[in-house]
Amino acid sequence: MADETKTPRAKPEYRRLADELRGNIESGLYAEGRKMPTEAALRQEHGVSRHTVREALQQLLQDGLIYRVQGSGTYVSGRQDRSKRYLRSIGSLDELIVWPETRIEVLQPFTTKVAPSIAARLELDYIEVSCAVLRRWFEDEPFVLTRHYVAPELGRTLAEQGIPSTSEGTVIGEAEPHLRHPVAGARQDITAMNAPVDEAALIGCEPGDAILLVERLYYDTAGHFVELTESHFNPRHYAYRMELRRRSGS
Amino acid sequence: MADETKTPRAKPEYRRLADELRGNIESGLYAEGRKMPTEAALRQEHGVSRHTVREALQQLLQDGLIYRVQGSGTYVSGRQDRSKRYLRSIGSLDELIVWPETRIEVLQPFTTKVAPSIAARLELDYIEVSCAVLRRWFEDEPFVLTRHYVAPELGRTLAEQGIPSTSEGTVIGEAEPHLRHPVAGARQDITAMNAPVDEAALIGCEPGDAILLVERLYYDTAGHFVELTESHFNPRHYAYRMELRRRSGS
DNA sequence: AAGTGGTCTAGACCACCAT
DNA sequence: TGGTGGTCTAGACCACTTC
Repeated sequence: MADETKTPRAKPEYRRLADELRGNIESGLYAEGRKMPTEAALRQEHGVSRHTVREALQQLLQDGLIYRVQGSGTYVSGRQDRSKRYLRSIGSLDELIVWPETRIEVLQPFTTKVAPSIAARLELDYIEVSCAVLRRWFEDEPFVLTRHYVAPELGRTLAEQGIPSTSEGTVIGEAEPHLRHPVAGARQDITAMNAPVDEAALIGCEPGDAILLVERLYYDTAGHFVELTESHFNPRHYAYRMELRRRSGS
Repeated sequence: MADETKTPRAKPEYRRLADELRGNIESGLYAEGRKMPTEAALRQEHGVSRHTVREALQQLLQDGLIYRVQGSGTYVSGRQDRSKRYLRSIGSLDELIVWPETRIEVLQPFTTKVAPSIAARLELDYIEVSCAVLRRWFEDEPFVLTRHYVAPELGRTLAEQGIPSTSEGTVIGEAEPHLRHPVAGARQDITAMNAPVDEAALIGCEPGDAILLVERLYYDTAGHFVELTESHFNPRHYAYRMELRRRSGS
């Protein structure tokens, strides 16, 4: 219909189709637990090949929005829970880069300091890193304290630019435009620890309470590490939710 | 080459290829951070179409084992940390169903008891559930205590069958053959709590120490809940590791 | 210019589910 | 038996990286 094809970087068709179907699920046009259109129907309706349709459905499958049964059809997964608001469901890095409905407070802007062990983990050639400390609020409660570590050069750039406290973004989102290569992914480790005395009050718990520790190491497409973050969550206000899906079954 | 095609349920070629490549990465044949064979090379070497090669690579991409750069090539993600051995990297449900190198100890076999809140979470029509308590060891250390909750009927079947303590399997793996519909997925919540007095010793920590709490709710393809598990991990011996990837980039 | 991965088409055969 | 999704082939054009 529209002149989408003229744009220099047109979104691939399968992604457009995926977005449309996603919208239809979220709007309730395709009801939970019920059947989706078949591949043949989608192919005809959109005038694309079966492969393109399957690529689009593959995206929804990865998101856990649908499941497929051979010989039967494609179904909407349902069970979209929206009860606990700041319980996050994170399936890909993209969902991490924005964090709606939360507010950032800068406890310490990016400052260069000597920290050999952190520098080594970022695989820097020297022993200095730039560190910032942020706290995130949801409504009227603080629920996470995060230390961000980046290379000193990047830290200086970010310090000049400042971190928009009203922003819904994240530090890695702010940093990305300044990088040589785009961010490709992150490795995340989740574990637990007892709240340190000097931190407990900052996230609304008592010293010694169990808190959730999430560490992320971001890397770019060239394989270089970009940022290391260490987040301490108050578990009363935050749980890490994820959907595990089957690979073989469908 | 071989007569693989004769078997009634032959594994699809792209999955065989994926397994082979996975093995080559784990064995170090494809070194970390370096290039993998190109699609053309793999196509020629294995005598399959490009599409099949791409499907295999897609699997590794989903596992975070590789990343791909248009115009440049396919690279091994590397950074596989083997220091903490029972630090798991879980990308799909299938990786949960077996757990190699660990031993199960049954602290309490499946027993029916009244537990209205659990029954409600499994969406049962009554207030009884069947519960078993298991402990898992790695080498000479216990590191996780898990409570398994299933419908009483399924619990009785599993009690008769027994849980093979030498098994590398999991309870859900044992249960699946007895289900009407295959397991489609699970919703997992991760949070932290202080170790209860009566449990601390069982997983090798002190009362009050922070432990990792992982709750999983398994459901089948018909949308019915099958099992609820509540695991308490000693964080000194276990961390939850996951790879977050970008959807748009590659 | 050559090589690589990203997208897309047109077709085929099969296993499985519904009827 | 007909329709559905699962697997696979052969080919095409493009965007991007590398040289």
